[in-house]
This record gives sequence, structure tokens and C-alpha cells, in this order.
Amino acid sequence: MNQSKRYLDIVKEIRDMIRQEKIKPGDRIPSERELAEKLQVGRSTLREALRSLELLGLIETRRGEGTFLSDHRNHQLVEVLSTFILQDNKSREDVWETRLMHEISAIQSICENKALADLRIWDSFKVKLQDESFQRDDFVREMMVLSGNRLSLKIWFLLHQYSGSPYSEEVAEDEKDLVYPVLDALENQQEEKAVQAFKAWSEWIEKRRMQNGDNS
Amino acid sequence: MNQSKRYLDIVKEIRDMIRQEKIKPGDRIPSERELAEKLQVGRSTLREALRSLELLGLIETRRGEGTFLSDHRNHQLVEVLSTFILQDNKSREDVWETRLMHEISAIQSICENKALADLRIWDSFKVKLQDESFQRDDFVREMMVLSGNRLSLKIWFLLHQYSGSPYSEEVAEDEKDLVYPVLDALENQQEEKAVQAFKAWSEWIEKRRMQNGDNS
DNA sequence: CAATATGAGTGGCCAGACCACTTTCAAATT
DNA sequence: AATTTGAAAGTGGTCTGGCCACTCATATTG
Repeated sequence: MNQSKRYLDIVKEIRDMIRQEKIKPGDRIPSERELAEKLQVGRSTLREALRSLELLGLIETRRGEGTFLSDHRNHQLVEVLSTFILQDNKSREDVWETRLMHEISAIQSICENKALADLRIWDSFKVKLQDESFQRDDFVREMMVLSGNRLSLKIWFLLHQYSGSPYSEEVAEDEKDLVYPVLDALENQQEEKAVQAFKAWSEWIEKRRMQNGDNS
Repeated sequence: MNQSKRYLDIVKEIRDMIRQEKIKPGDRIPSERELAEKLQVGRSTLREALRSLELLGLIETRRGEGTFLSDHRNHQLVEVLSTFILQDNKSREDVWETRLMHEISAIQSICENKALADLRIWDSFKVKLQDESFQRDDFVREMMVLSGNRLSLKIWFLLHQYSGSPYSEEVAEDEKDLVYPVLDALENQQEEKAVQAFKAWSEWIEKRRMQNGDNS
């Protein structure tokens, strides 16, 4: 039927081989020359399959050493495509909005989980806020991690990288009044309140960013 | 510095070239031989980059004709990633959660925009709901588009592909009761209500998916 | 005019050759 | 004997040039 696309067959064969041989993440898979011989294909064709899998983050190759099955729990689903996604959609607003969406969703997720609210962590951030060592990025990243959604964390991190970090500076004096309510609400599992406070804080930052000539 | 991974550079160069030359989806990109010449790389190396992009569904190649920027979504990405990754339940859950996050955010965004609520579109979906031609995917995609955040739309589409589409079937009878409230709330710009109704609907679907031994 | 043959251009695939790098292990040196 | 050295083997990274199968536009033929 579909005779073309030999390299796609190779992808499948490699997958099956990994299954059968019970190759675990981190293990080494046969060398390119071995595989080519075994599957009866040219080495360059085989490489087309391998490079594809590598770009997907499913395998990892190290020159001089070999090819290894990577831990695809850390798959780069988004990472790979991010350049393409972000490239033609350079709308900074979209990035900002989307990033905020993930942050807010993390807050909601955290508030729904009692165990997380009990953590001392919010207090520790309050302390940092006092002695001027508080940074928004640190705080938000902590929330993203706590939310438990690794995929969301990954997307957030990409957006964070892409949009730069105009917020990694320490908090301004009048900003503190916006941060405390967020911490308080989180501590008390007040979801609606936390979200609102966080939005207010974010809008304040957005406004400041507008004022300072923000450039990518 | 990192001299290896030439094919990754090629991926980037191709991306830049596409942007500069203003190549649109569906358009043809230069032949492999041309590109190899232009980028000063061997054809086989270039092909490694192209095959990778093809597996990602970003380009489409037709023997005898050429290589094209793909306009419609290629399912290779889904297929490959699922077979390699979908063993991890936590990953699947993350995908579902993240996808839902984007959908809900779209609803909120739509409700905040008066112009969108006035559209006849919700009515047209009601009609479809009656004559059994309603499909969840169509509806949600429409919402994602209307929300106006193209980045979110793209991410959503990826997740949609990735998590498969067990929802593209037509709606069940008892499902309709969950859908109407969503449409009503959207029409009336009742944000909170719309979100709640949508969540209820989604949970119903999630439950059904659990019951049917959903396996890829 | 219609059907057919041709040739140029394209992707699909392969074999063989270097290169750069890592590991290994035996020989040389201390 | 212990250490250093370096040569060899194995690996991925890349290039070249070739052949095949397919598509399409053109020219040729009936």
C-alpha cells in the first residue's frame, strides 16, 4: 500500500525492539551500524528515524558513546515545537495571557489541595518579602511546581523564558501591599480571593512593564 | 561551543528561512538539493532535519513533487508520542488537565467580550445539538478560536491531538442536558455559570472515558 | 485533436568514505 | 609495581555520488 516512508517503519521497528528487549530509559540501544544491519536499511535512512526520535526527545545521542533511551517523562513535547509556535505568534500579549492562565490555574489547583496550604512555605515567602529578598519568579515557580502538573510547569517555563524576566527584580515598596494578600489567601485556601489578589498584582506589574520601555 | 547537532541548526535555519521568505502553509519550500546547496550542508544531513520536521507534522513531503509547509495537521506526532509515552498515567492526566485549563480560560475570555456573546454562533450549535450533528471538538475548537489567543489555540490543538479524540463522537442523549447550560450561559455572558457548566460537562466526559477502558 | 512518449525535477534510499570523539587496554615510562 | 601514555576500536556526525520511483509539463506521435 503505502510503500514510501521507510523511516517511519523504522521508527516503529525501533519501538518494538525496545519493547521486546526491555530496554529501560537510560539504557543504551544498539549502534547505528548494528541497527542498520539488523533492520536491513541504509545507515542514512536509519539516521533519519533516529534524528526524528531525538528531536522528539525520545532518545539521546552522545558522539563517541552511543544512543540512549531517554527518560520520556521529561518529554519535550512543547519544547520542540515552541520555536515554531512562538515564532509566528509573536504577540507578546498572547504569551503574557497564556502564562498568566497557567499561573492562575496553578493557584486554583493549590487551593484545592489542603496538604499544600498547610505548608510553611507561604510564611517563608513572607519573611523574604520583609527582608527584600523576595522575587516574583521564585515565588511563581514554586507555585507551578507545587501544583503538580508537570506539563503545565514546562509550558510555563517556556513562556517565562520567552517573555524574558522583567520581574526578577526585587519587589518595590508599593508592590508589597499587593503580594501579602496573595500569600494570606493561599495560606487560608481562599481560592477566589487568591486568584483575585494575584490578578491585581499581575496587572500592576503589567502596567509597570508598559511604562518602562519594555523591549524583547 | 556546541559544535555537534548540525541538523538542529538546520531546523532553525529552515524556520528562519520560512519566516523571511514569508512561506505560508501549503506553499512549497525549496527542494532538498537546493536547500543543501544554500545552507552548505550535505543532502543526507539536511534530510535528517526535514524528516524530523515531517515527523512533527510541520512539513509534508510528496515524492516527485516536493516539500510543503503543512497546513492540515499530521497525525504522526500523536501516533509516535503516544506509543512511546502514554504508559505514564500521570502524563495523561497532566495533558487532560492542561487542556481543560486552556478551554476554561477561553470561555472566560469570551464571556468578557460582549461582541462575542452577541454572535449567532451559540444558537447554531443548539440547532446542531438537536439534529445530532453536534460534536464536542468542533464546539471547543470554535471557542478556542473565538477567544482570540492564538498561542493558547496552538497549545490547545497540540494537546488535543496528543490526548486523542474520544470525544469526536456525537453527543449522547443524557449528555445534551449538560451541554445546553453551557450554551445558555455563553449567550448571556454569565462567566461563572458557563465555567461551572463546562466543568460539569467535562467531568461527565472524563468519567465516561474512565468507564470505557480507554487505551491507545 | 487526442493519446502517448519523453525528459527534467523531485523525494527515497543506499553504499562508502572521512572526521571527531570516547573508551579501553596494553605498552612504555617512571 | 604503579603510573602514564597512546594506539586501536567503536561510536555518532557528515559528505559525496549514485540509483530508483514518482510527478508533471512538454513535445511527439497517431
